[in-house]
Amino acid sequence: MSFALNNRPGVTPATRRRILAAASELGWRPSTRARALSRSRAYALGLVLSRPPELLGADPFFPQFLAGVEITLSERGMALVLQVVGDDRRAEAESYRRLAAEGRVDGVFLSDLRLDDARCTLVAELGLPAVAIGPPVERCPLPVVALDDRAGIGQAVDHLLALGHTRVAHVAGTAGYVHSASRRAAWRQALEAAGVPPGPELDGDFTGPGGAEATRTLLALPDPPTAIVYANDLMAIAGMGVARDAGLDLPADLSVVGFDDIPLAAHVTPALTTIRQDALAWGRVTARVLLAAIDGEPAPDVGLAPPELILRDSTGPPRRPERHGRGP
Amino acid sequence: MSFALNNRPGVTPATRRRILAAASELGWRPSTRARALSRSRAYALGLVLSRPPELLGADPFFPQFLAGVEITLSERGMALVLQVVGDDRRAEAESYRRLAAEGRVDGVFLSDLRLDDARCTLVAELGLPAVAIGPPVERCPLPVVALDDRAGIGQAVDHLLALGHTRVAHVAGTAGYVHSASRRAAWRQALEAAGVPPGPELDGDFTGPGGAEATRTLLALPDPPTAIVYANDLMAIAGMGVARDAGLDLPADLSVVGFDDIPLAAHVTPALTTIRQDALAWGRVTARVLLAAIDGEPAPDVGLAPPELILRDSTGPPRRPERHGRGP
DNA sequence: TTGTAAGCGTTATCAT
DNA sequence: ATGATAACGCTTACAA
Repeated sequence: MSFALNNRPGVTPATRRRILAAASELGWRPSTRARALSRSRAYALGLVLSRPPELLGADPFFPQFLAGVEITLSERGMALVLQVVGDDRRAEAESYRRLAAEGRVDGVFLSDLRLDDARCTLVAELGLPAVAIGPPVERCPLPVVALDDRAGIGQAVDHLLALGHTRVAHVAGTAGYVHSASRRAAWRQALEAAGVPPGPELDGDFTGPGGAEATRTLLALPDPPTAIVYANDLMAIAGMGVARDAGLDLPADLSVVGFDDIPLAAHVTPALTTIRQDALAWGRVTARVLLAAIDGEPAPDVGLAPPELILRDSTGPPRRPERHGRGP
Repeated sequence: MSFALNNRPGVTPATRRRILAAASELGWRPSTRARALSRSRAYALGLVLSRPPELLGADPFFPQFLAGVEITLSERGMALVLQVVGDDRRAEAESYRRLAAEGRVDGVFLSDLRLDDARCTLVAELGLPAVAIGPPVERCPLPVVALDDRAGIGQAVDHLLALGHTRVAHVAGTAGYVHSASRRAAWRQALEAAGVPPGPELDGDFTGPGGAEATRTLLALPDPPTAIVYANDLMAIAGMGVARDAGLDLPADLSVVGFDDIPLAAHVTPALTTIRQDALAWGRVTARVLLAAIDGEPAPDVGLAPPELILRDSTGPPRRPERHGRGP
């Protein structure tokens, strides 16, 4: 009779209908607990979030990503097990181990991937299907669902160049993360492709204070940039605050581009020009890929729409058009 | 032998040690699946988040709250099952039903409680232990872990009054939520307690556009407020943008107070005076209360530290001290 | 105190 | 095509 309930062949349509009807009339729902035991499946996917507390509440990405994941999972009767550990690699690893050993999940999402991430081999060793979220990372033999950072940053840089900027700086994210590296590389490549020497760059840490500090350093340079591309909105907005406090007029004295399009981006002054990624779609797709991997199917090769540059008021032409050579 | 593993009496210490040693040497971990089936427990707690997508990424509360919940849960070997449904009451109810029927969780957290919330009776009907997060709500026979909104808002209003404000407006949160109502009531009470007539009030919706719109309306009043207390930071910051665009000088022409202390609050200009709640502690405590409820113990009567008013630059004395009577 | 067997609610295997 | 039965890995009641 489980054949009927699980929509498998080998049962008369009439019988199936009869069984299904009876089941629904009794309000019967299969117990995930029993099903999990007999099928050796958890019917749940895991996501371990290991971030410094400061960043937990600042990122609009995760909630939206999770919403997307949920859309896919709930269609398939799967649940999401969320684990939050601090910025602690040992606790993080232990978290995955427990998830695997206790049979809580059938697979995991790997987010905030780092360069040379130990989790790549850890999940393999644990026999845990996994999918990585973010830019593709070398020597990590995992399916990856990536957004094309390059396209987004490229658009932003091109926009700045079209406005006449020639000194375009970058405040990167926390060193060691693939998305920090990827965004920085995208910024550099876009400038180089245009034949413009990349302006100064600094490692930020994705936080407000980090963005403010980096901005202070950049503005104190002998030849400060006329535009800054930040690795996220939080740093960008904090940077605008610093620039303003320094008496700069935005965007005339400094153009600023963020990344994320947080809900506040449109409401700060000046409204922030930024790069918007569709976190919800990303979550939906990533979940589908992980489910496929678990079922041993080839990872569906789904593409994500490239991120979109949202033009607002924090970017504009630089006040003094740069001279392209100095007469003796 | 399960007696040994579960630390129950009736087994020789020596034997217990022997068993435990063997278990750890084999790398053995009890399977949650089997344990769940035999004990009729899920060893997991559920949280259903039903919010409009716009608000999902804007709220720093949840990630931090979840981190707190996790701290408590992981100590007890419990997991958190997260469900994200849109702003859809039917989907929300179905989510709880499924969680209960499929035996996925042993209890649930109820967040974003509404006035006359159907979930209060739903969980009772489902036999699902539950704990509500937020201000206590009438006619909802559930344990509640609440933060003292009143104390926080009270401090903010007192601060504004001390600065000399006499027209203190309020932009409330989405109508229908208990925390919206509670914050509004706190604002009103604080003013009344000081013998100052409550200024105009408007329903916002916790979003940036909502806060901006409400602010526009308030500023267009014949006798506009000199200070506005917003139900969250997002609306407050959007409101500051509007005030600024209207040519006002902050805080001289308008003082602004938010609620949440989002990571950006300190980095906008002027830096936002706001009320900070310890979401992490809240999560930790709430989890403990729910676990106790599940075990049939009396809910531990843990208190939360009152929210804290963070003074920054968005509040100051009003430009023209109000006259307290007009000569004929 | 220790070992044994039944049971949790499904799925899967095997006769009918 | 259908119905009975073992198996999943643990807990627990009961017997030794």
